[in-house]
Amino acid sequence: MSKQKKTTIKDIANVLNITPSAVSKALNNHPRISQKTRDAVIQVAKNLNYQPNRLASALRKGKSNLVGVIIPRTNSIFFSNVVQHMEEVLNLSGYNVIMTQSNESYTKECSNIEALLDTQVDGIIASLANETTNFEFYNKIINNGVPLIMFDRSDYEINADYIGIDDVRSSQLIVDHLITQGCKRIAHIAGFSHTRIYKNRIKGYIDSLEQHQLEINEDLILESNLSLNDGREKMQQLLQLKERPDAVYAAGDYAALGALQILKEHNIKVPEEIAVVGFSNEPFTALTSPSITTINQHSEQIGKLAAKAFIQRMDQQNSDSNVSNIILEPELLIRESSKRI
Amino acid sequence: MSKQKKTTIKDIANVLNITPSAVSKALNNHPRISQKTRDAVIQVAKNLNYQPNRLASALRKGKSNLVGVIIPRTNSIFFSNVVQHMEEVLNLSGYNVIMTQSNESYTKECSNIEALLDTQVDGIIASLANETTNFEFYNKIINNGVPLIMFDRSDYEINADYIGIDDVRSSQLIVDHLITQGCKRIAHIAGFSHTRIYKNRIKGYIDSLEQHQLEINEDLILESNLSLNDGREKMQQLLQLKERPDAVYAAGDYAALGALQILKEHNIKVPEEIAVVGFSNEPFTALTSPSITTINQHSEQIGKLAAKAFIQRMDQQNSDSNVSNIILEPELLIRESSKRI
DNA sequence: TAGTTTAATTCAAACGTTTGAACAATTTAA
DNA sequence: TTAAATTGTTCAAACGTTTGAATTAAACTA
Repeated sequence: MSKQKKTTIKDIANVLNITPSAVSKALNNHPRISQKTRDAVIQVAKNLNYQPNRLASALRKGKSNLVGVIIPRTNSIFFSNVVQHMEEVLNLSGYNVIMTQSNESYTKECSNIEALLDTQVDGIIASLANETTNFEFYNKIINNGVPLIMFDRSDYEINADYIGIDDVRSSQLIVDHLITQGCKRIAHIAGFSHTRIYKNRIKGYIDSLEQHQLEINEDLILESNLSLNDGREKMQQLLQLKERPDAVYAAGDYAALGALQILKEHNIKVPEEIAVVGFSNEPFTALTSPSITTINQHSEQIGKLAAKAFIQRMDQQNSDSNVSNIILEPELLIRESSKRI
Repeated sequence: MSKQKKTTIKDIANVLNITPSAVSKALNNHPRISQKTRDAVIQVAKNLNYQPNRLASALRKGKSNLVGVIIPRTNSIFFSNVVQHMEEVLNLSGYNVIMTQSNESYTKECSNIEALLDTQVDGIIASLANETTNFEFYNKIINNGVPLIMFDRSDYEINADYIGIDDVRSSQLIVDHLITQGCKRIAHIAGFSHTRIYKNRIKGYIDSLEQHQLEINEDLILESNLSLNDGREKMQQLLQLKERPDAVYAAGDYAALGALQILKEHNIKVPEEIAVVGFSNEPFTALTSPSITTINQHSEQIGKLAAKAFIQRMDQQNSDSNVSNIILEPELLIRESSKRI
């Protein structure tokens, strides 16, 4: 019962007394096949419940219609949104998505790349793990002739199309906003500066302070991996300074939440005594009390644009035009944790 | 540069003046190939940077080494954890995972199934969308001879291996706990009872009440899709009852959070006036104040067991032994929202 | 030494498509 | 009416592996 033979193009050909190639052409809308046979083929295909064997097709055409996606982790609304919208667009063009997670680990990332190339994906769309500082593997993808699209986390050393938001600008928006709210000693719980986006966020932070002629204080910039615990730890550290900050901008929402927890535990009023801002618009930021001001990274758009960039690469594979960089405007979502006036 | 020909088994054969089949056998550790040629082949393969073409292999062997996974959504820590651990185990056995999301939609789910079968996956591991009440498509998978493993959300009509937690027992744990804390009017913001797990949670809730000789009150059982907003709405509804409940057990964490928000907005003390319990151990449940009591569903275990169940099915494809059901013990995580004593 | 095993390799077909070239039949042009 | 163009189809090879049977060579038996 269960192990019935799959019907193939040959079976259809036999029924109609034509050749497999005619059937193939009929199914692929080859212009030189008559409407009559085309209709007949489609009818028989339906009757026999024909399902094309994509492997065979892929082998012959040298195209698997599979796209590999590598994200650092799925338990971030940003990444899971991105993938969801990527999938939508790619499915529409006949691609299936193989999604892998690096769990922020460099070795896992490398093995994912190997596995994907192994599976003959037509292209790879990726965002770097936090750990990654060696980009050899990514350039290996490109050297393999496999289109590569990066989003959110990338690096100048990776010579691929890129889609992300303007991180410098994001920080500027945040710091400007905090200054408008009357903050003068703004701390930054930063990501590791070896990662481009976090470097840019630090840059934007500094730029904005300079622009407002506020002092840059090294003690107020703390790099971390932006986990909840890191947020707690760094906030503790900030509270021990002789002169406390009056605002904390964390480059990630989880870290911001950690900071907020510590402030609550110390009965420090947010935002009155210390304002808090996060990054990424994780759902919980709207749910805490006070709700957390944060940045909307346009995950749907990034997902869709990345997918489109890939499709475009596929369509014009030959002309290896220069890589494109799409930088989106960030959106600041002002919530209770920073609204002083 | 980029479009170099991939090296094939044939290239290796040419270098060594042997046939492609010898190379293939050498690479696959065929017993009848001499150590000498085996070594030579491996050496040359390395030199030429040979990467086997999985499509060709898959076509010939009738096995793609791809496993399709269908989850309702990724923005739930439970599902994303499950997939992550599934992947780990499957990768170890040489499988790659194609992950798709149904977004709780029945049509999306069906089209995902079609796409996966189309891609010639070796098997499918799935959890039902909330919407799904027609299981024809799933039985279609089985009829296609493709192994199917279900986890968490399934139905008796689907004749596949299953891994999940004991939902009846979960509810009993929760209700018993609430009763111990002195609660007497326990409301249940339930999932839709057409879904097996939610039906079971309702059953456990009722069982436990009966066991403690407490009245079952229809007004206190409200079915919903368990979104944050549903939680808010249903909580509002419960507050309008003549006799308010003294505890609310929501069958999902987001709904519990919604309920908690409403209670806060009404300045009702949690847990003193009304205790709150959720389900699934979403990360935010530990972060709200008060933190939310909830159920740990053992996502890692479920992921790993599902993967193993699939691998087992593959290994003994012929012997279609009966389907297996693995039911794990739930773990109650008691937090502030229900701790009255 | 002939006969038999065993070991190592080659042969050839197969997996299910796709595709350009070749062919035959029909239509159009001149 | 013949040559040329068009249309619809078949042919045959190809994509890169795998695999059982066939072959050859080497090693062992008796």
